[in-house]
Amino acid sequence: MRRDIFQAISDPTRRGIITLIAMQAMTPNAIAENFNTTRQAVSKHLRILTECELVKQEQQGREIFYSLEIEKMKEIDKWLTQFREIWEARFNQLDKVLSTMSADRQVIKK
Amino acid sequence: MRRDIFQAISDPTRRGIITLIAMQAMTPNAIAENFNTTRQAVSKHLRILTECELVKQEQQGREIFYSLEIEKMKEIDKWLTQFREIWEARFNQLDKVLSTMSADRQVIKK
DNA sequence: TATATTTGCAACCGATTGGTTTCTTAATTA
DNA sequence: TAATTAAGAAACCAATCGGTTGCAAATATA
Repeated sequence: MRRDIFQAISDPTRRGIITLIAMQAMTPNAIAENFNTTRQAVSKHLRILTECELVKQEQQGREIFYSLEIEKMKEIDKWLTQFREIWEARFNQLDKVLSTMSADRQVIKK
Repeated sequence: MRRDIFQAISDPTRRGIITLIAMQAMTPNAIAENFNTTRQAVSKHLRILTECELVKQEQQGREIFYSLEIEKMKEIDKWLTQFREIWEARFNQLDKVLSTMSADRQVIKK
């Protein structure tokens, strides 16, 4: 049962849960109210999210509040870095072309 | 067969392919050499990546060169924005606390 | 204490996944 | 022209996925 963050965010319901609890901790019951599924299904999603440390729990009486482990989300950001470098390089290249074109037009105007 | 980018990047081999062809276009055969799997399996991955427009093809004789559609990767970056806002807000808050502590120490030193 | 509420877990189910082998088509080369 | 090479498509398979129902444990409330 290899769990990784990319597999965790591949399911749309799980992405919904992540967004939902990003700002405030919530109980499984409260979370389930937001989706067209049973509480048990949400519970299974929470287990998967917990397994890859995307989510942390805090027991409070018989209720358990789940909240997002925001630091873990940075792993996706980190993976994206390699591609961000590419698209930024392309943007700079485009920028260079555009400014060259602009300079040319200046010459033409003269 | 609903294909979306999050499902596409959930498989480690597909993430490997994406990284591999990010800088230069490659044929299925050349890609397959980098993974412990058959060319046909790679072909299926490429089909999935093509279906969600993460990859584009360019035929050249009997060879087909696959390359990354880098713009599509920005969709992940876009989804991450909401969480980036949270962790940046937390960082600023921490920064504020630290500078307050520093100011306090200055007072104590006096 | 008896009842209700919150939750996780196990068992089951149909659909999907990632892989393989086999086959066909098209382009290149001997 | 015949043989080789590159690639996709189809059929199949075991494993996993996301969902359900039913149940047990723990806490709160009447």
